[in-house]
This record gives sequence, C-alpha cells and structure tokens, in this order.
Amino acid sequence: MFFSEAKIKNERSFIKIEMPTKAERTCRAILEAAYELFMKQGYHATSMRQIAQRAGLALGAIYNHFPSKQKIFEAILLEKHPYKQILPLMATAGGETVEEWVRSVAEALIAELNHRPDFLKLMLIEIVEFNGKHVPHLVRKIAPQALPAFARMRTYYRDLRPIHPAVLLRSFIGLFFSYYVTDMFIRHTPLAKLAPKDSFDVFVDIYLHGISKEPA
Amino acid sequence: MFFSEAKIKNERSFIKIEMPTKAERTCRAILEAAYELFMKQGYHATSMRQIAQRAGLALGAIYNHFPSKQKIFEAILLEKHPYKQILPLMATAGGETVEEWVRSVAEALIAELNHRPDFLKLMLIEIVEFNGKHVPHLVRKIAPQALPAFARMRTYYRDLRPIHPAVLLRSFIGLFFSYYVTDMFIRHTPLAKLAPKDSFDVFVDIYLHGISKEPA
DNA sequence: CCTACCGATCGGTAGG
DNA sequence: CCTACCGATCGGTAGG
Repeated sequence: MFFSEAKIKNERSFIKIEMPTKAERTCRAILEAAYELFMKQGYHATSMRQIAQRAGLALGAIYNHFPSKQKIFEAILLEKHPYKQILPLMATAGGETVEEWVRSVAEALIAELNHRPDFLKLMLIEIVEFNGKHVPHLVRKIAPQALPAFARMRTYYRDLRPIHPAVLLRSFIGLFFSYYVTDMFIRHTPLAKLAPKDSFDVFVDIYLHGISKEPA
Repeated sequence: MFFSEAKIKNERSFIKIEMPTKAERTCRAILEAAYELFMKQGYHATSMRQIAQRAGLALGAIYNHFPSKQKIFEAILLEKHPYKQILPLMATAGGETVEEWVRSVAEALIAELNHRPDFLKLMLIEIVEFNGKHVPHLVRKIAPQALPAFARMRTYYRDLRPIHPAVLLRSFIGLFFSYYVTDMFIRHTPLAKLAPKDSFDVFVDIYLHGISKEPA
C-alpha cells in the first residue's frame, strides 16, 4: 500500500537500493508521528493536528496519504505486530529436548516483546478504543500460521503428556505473556521483590513440570 | 464520598435500612451511566453530554456531584475492582489437598471475572487512556492484602516444590487470567475449537503438574 | 502540500 | 443558605 521499492537509475550500479520517494517519506513520517502519539495518549485523545505537527505537515496534507485517522491506526496495527518475527523463530528454534525448545522459544518471545515495549499497548488500544473490531481479521490472518508452527512441539511427543496442541499453545502464550506483562509492570516499582531474578526459569519449570512435587 | 447510610427515623424500628437520598441516587445514576458508556466507547470517546443523557439529567447537573469527568472515572475504578470479593474468597477456600484448593480458587476467580465481564476493560482503559497513572495507588492498596491471602497456599507445603510465594501468585494469576482472557475472546468465534470443553481442567493440571510426562 | 474553512461537538461553567 | 437543576454559552477542537 505504501512502500514501493525504488531503484537507483544509475546504469553503472547493479545494486538495488531502497530509495523512498518523497511521498513515501512523508507517509513514513505520518505513521511514526501517529504511532508515538497513540502510544502516549491513546487513539481518541490524539488529534490529526498533533499528528500533522509532529510529522511536519499541515493538517490537510495527511489526507493526501491516508483517507482517515482510523486507516492510519490500521496500518500501524499490521506493521507493528510481532508475529512476522516470532512465527519463523518458533519454526526454526532447535533443541534436543522439549525443555530446550520451550526455553529458547519463550526467551525469544520475551526478547521480541521487550524489543517492542509498545506492542502491548497497541493491542490494548485496539481492544479499548475500537472494541476489538480489527481482532477477528488479525486472528484469521495469524492463527493459521501459528498453529502449525507450534505443532512442531509435537515432535517431542515422547516427552509430553497427551495435551491438545491448541491448549499447549494457549497455555504457553498465556503463561509467558503474563510473565512479560507482570514483569513489565513490576520492574520499576517497589514491588520488584515480587520478581526474583530466576522468575523466568521458574516459569519455564512450571510450564514443563507444574508446581507439584514429583512422586518420590 | 457518596453514600452515607441513612436510617429510618421510625422509633418503633431498630432495623437500619439503606435509604439513599436524592443526591445519592443521582450520583449512582451518573456512575452507572458513565460506567456503561466507558465500557462501550472508552473514556475519551465518551462525552459528558452522553453521560448526562443516559443518567436522565441536564449536563450541568453532573457538576453538582463530580467536579470533572476524570473524577467520575476514578470513582468507578475503585468501585468495580473485584479484589474485595476475590481476596476473602482465597482466604476462606477449603480443600484437603493443594489440587482442591487450586481448583476451587481458580474456579472462583474465573466465576467472579465472568460475573464482571467489563472489569478487564476497565483496567485496559486505565492503562491505555490514562497511561496507568492510577495503577500504583491501586497496587499499593491491594498487594499487601493479596500476598498474605495467597500465602495460605503454603499450608500445603508438603505437596509443593519450594517456589517463592510471590512467583506462585504471579504464575497462578497469570495462567488463569490468561485462560479467562483467551476464553473470552475465543468463545464466540469460529476459533472455539481452540477451546476444548476440558480446557479449564487442563489449565489446572498444567499449573499443578506441568506439561511433561512424569518419569516412569 | 497549504490555507481556510464547514458542521458538530468537546469539557466545563455562567447567572438565575 | 442549601440542593438540584435549567437554558445558554464559554474557549477550543473534532474529522473531513
């Protein structure tokens, strides 16, 4: 929709270089400005005039690139979702045992989420201010790619109890996403004592072995 | 702030009866109207005029009860938080074994959250539209009551691996809150197949025993 | 890409 | 002097 790959016209060069047109650069400036403001203020509290000012444009100029405020949000939602990074990662992650695989995938998930501290907020804006009306589209686009990627876990079938792959996926995402969320909220508060250094290891261990003592 | 307990003046009666004044009833109508609109539209997308209309008042009348729109939100946030119901429940829940206790507390948590389908959204509005500026106050008020309540779990110490109580609490809330959230989103979509009927049982089982096979 | 605007609506407050 | 409201309007801003 927004970024065509331009090539340098110089005949002496065989190298393709991303050479954004003026329109593409303006488009990018609008998306960046809007993204920063949405994260700070939410969607409805952010005005088109704020976006225009931060992008270095007049208000009316935005409408040369996006037909509405909502379309800007939708473009950001698709662009910032980390599934493009996370799904390939799950498919390629190695590990001799299920422990190693769970650990490496969970670490990668947390790392990717930490690398995008604002992604969570983007999803919350979608839920709160749009009543989640873009979610079905998003899930329909991602779920078919996620389930096969996670089914890879079944290659460790000999180490696993017979649990439905979808429940494996839900409990995995739920447990580690909650680790991420609680860690994020707690990290810079007096409640940091609720987050012992080895919390991540314990979450992995709980996912694999539960909280009960093994029968001796 | 809003509800004084009025008593019937009838001398022949010793029974105290909640007899809201007109002001209290108006106050209640404003809070209810604002709550419903915030849940549907979020905070910034809801106008004081909408609140007034739904409460059956003129716009200006609201300001006899609340000094600003934001103060209305703050009152709702404190009033609707389920910790008042959930914490006593965790303290009194019975169970001979840790399995029974976890199951009954998790069931009660899910039931309470299902009984308040909008509580989650209220917290999300706080995060998205207020940047969580009321959260520290909320956590400071609730955490000291939650940790002791959950420490009760340690009475089953002989059945548990040595895990820090705070991590027990975080993983418990995280896992079952995520069950609730995913269940809520999935229930009425074509993705319902991701939610086998026994999902709750499996979540309990994963929390207690993990996903690994027990060593034979 | 800008200036200049529109119909409407925003949160909050005036006097009575 | 209080409450609970009214009709009207304040200075600014909304998406387009």
